[in-house]
Amino acid sequence: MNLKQLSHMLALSQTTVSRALNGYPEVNEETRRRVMDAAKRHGYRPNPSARRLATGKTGMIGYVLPTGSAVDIDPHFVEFLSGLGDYARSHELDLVLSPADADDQETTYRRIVANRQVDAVYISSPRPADRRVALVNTLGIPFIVHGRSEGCDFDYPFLDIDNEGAFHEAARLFVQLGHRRLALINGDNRETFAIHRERGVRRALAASGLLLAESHVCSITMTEENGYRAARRLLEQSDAPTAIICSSLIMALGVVRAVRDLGLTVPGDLSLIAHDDVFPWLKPENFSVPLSTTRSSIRLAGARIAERLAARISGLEEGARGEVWPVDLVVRSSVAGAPA
Amino acid sequence: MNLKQLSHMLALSQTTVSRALNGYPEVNEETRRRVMDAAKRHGYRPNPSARRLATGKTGMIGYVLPTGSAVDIDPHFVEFLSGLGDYARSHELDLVLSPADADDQETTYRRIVANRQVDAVYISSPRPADRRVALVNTLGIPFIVHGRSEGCDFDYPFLDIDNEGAFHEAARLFVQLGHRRLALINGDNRETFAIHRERGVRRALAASGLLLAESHVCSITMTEENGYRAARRLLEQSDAPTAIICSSLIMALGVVRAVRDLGLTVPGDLSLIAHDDVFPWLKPENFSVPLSTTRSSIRLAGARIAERLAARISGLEEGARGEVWPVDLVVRSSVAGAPA
DNA sequence: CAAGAAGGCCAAAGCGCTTTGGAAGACTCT
DNA sequence: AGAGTCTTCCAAAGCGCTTTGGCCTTCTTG
Repeated sequence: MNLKQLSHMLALSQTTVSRALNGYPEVNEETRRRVMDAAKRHGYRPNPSARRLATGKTGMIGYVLPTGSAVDIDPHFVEFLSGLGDYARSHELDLVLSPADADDQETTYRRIVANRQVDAVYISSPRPADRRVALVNTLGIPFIVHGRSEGCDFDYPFLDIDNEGAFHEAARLFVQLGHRRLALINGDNRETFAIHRERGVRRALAASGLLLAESHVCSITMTEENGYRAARRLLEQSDAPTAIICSSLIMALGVVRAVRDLGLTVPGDLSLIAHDDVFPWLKPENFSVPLSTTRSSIRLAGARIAERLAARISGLEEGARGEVWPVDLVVRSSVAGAPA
Repeated sequence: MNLKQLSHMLALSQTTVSRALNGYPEVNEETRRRVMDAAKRHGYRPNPSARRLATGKTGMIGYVLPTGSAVDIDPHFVEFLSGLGDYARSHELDLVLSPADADDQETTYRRIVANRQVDAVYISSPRPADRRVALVNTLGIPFIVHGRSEGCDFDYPFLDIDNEGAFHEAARLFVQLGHRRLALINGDNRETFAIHRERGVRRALAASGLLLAESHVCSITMTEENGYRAARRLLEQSDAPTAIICSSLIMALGVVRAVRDLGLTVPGDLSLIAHDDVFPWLKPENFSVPLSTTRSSIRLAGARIAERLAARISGLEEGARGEVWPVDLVVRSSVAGAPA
């Protein structure tokens, strides 16, 4: 059932039917109702390929997926996706993942824009002066950055959480509890979120005249194994930290294992706070010692980004609006005063 | 730069240029070279919307993503995606995720097929007599099932691992080591993989005249918390199992925590084997007691499925070919003889 | 009441590609 | 030399939708 048939069957022109369906004003309300009715009854659905060719609109959101045998997709992605999908579903938006060589995403961005394959894109895990952000900005496709870049010579729309504030709070709590030797087990510090977190910790320490020793900060991909290694290294130093802030629950698993292996305890020997992106399958309150966290649902962020992308596509949102979400500090038993 | 311009510039018809570019035989080799050259030089890329409208081919693989506020996307998905993307990238295939109400995916399947939005789809987490499989089969779009359905009155192409064999081996090992009371902490037993795994365990036990007690099998979504709860429940029974087989590493985390909470040890009091889909961020050898596993890379499966889908799209693969991959049993320290 | 405005509809021209159905010329074969 | 066969190319017809420009009617308005 296509437009031609439908309009023929209604004894109307394709123009009118199309306009009736798309809510244009120049059509009689009664005619519109007739058309709508018939369309529904016959299950007419405009062919998206045709519509796309005519309008350039695709009803799709794009994401360039970095791949490669040595590249692992962040497990957070799936939660983000849940949120995105949740919103997208109710608005008939699809998401297209364009796999790209992790070292050359630019080509792919250019392709999907040149080909008009999607109406908007989002960018995740941005770095300072991220080239992707600059690129999509000049390419002129609607976009939103999940996270923030830094040091760009232009503004851009983004959604980020207050990573600096969150880790500042966490560090400040530790300081208040008498901890003097803090450590940070961070994610890849080429990414802005990690930089912000480190900044937050440093700022909190500085406020009390303390410093984050270079040997007390690790920057690694967020796996359980790396968490373990980092923690062991830290805890076996002569001036081992009495408190650790950790950028992910998964790494925190490793930290806890290291603590146990060394015959230490949380929070007796070591206090611990980790960032929690809220996974359904791994919850901080279920750690053997319930884990204190800075918490922010990455899933909600996904939904919000979808919402804002939709708004930008339809012209409801414009300009370089940045949105920064506050982060909850949830204190549980993994935090205690510094050992004497 | 579109076809019209390009052909004009070459003083050829659109027909010839199009044919030259698409490798049709009825064009002089020299002309073809000229065309190819010019196309490359001017960076000509056929507009996919137009091509799609004309041919119906999209260069996209579809996946219907079940969503809903109460629905969690399986964290395995991201690893699967890595593999899929890895292959897709090198073949200029994109992946489109169509979010759907988890309780009504049918509408979405119909939509993407009717609209010709994708060239092929894959289906994951199939259940016995899965309606989605039956649906796409009748809709006539190329597809592959990741996993297997059961009790369908037709054959279909799939890629699955030998879940039954894997868990059979695991259980058999336990029996050989003298264990008599096994337990199974399984995934959602409405899904075929879980059914197959249980079947494997039962078969191994039956071979030695043993039974899997109803109270010794749990079927739950695979979260750490559920693993913990299941393990506690099992281990606090009067006839607690001496060995547990567990359907996921994430649940195994919970099992280990439960064991520890109860003051027991692995493998002294309890032997443990879990299934490992091979995550980069959580490895069985890094459990405090290195965990024995049945191992199969879900990432490789993703790549293989992409490959087969591509083959089906281009007509290289046909029919209902089923592919079942063997699963490695990797024995580590979490397995020991039954306690006296 | 004539002129202008507004409402409601249509025919046809795209969007950029593929593909059908030739046609012209070169070549082979009897 | 004429018929038949390739080879190589082209004009034009789709694919199914949106949108431009315009044509009737009917409704204001001075």
